[in-house]
Amino acid sequence: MFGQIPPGAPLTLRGIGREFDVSMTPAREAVQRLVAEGALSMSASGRVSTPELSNDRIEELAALRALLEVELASRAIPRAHMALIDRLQTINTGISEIVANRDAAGYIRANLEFHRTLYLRAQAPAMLAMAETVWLQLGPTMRALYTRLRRSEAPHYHRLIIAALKAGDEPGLRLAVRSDVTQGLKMLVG
Amino acid sequence: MFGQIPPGAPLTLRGIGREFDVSMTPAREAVQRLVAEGALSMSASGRVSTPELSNDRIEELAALRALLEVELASRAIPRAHMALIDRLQTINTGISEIVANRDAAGYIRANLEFHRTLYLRAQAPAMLAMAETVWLQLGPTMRALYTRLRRSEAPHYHRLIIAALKAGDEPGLRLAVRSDVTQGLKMLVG
DNA sequence: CATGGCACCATGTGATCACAAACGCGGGCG
DNA sequence: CGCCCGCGTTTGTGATCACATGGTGCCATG
Repeated sequence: MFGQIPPGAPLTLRGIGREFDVSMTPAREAVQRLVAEGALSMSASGRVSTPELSNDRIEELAALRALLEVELASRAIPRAHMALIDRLQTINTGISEIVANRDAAGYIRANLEFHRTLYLRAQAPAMLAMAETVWLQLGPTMRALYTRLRRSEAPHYHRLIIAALKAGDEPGLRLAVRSDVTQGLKMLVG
Repeated sequence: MFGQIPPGAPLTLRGIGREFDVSMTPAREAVQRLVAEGALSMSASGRVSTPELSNDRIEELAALRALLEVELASRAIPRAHMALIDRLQTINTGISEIVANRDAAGYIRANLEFHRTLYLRAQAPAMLAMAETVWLQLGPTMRALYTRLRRSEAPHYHRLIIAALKAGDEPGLRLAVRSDVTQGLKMLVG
């Protein structure tokens, strides 16, 4: 999910087992679950690797993010108090520091934490789970995105999200979330 | 997914293994995958059963269906030719016959086939997969719904969907799909 | 008769093994 | 020099086993 593994990297059950000091059985179960969620892809012969997404697939997943996350943000508005906004602001300044260190996985993790913190307030666990499934599928690809665009500052759409949240401006929030979610991925397919 | 199992039914690995003439290992993998997708729920002790959904959860899943399926229908419009509409109509008349036989699982299966046939045209596999995941979660509950409401005719929203499709009327289609998807579930939480 | 405890049985987990398939590398041939 | 075949090794799959845990039903006791 955090882009620690590049797209197309092969994984083996015995390798994973060695890495985490377990036998093949738990490794298999974990891998199969991730395959079921689309986070890993399995060849016809059962070989497993991180997915290399086609442009069409990336666009589709971006559309899914927009669809789900706009709805989640919208549902979070009524419950968004000052404590939440403060927390979002803290995370956001943290992102600026991480960006300075050129830490791809850290950036992705902090960025998703920003979003998850907001969406938790929507009180919609199934919807949040689906959004996280999409994040999982995009993880390796987002790493590739980050290393390509060499971002130098925190995403300014986060500031728009916070502003819309403060103002209780639902249409503004929906637009800001959609833009934030879509922005990066557009660069990737271009 | 088709409501063949009522909510709350317990499942055991050895039982599933016996039923399908395999050992525990494949049964475990299948069960764990279904748990990951939310189609089965697992207690803290690892016991597995079909989920008994709360009203909140049902409403959330209905909202997800609306969100995803409206988008899928919308994307299917440009590719919806006459052959597709014919197929939908055939499925729909099939539903009428099934309804007469009081066959809950058959009804659910045919109903979902109607929707899937339409959504396949959207060329959005990830989105369709998510919709199917929601269907999976709702399966046992939909059975309960069907046996409660004792439907006597095919859903008339299907006719609206077909009509909107013929007319190329996107807003009409979105509304019809949203209504069809939401209608039954409303009855359940009431 | 109700209730609490106890023993047994069923159940999930992780490890290990046997096996088949496929991947990759090397050598030989065109 | 390039391509293809073949073999060895790696890999995934399914079965089976040992074990710990939790659920259940029975029995004894108040």
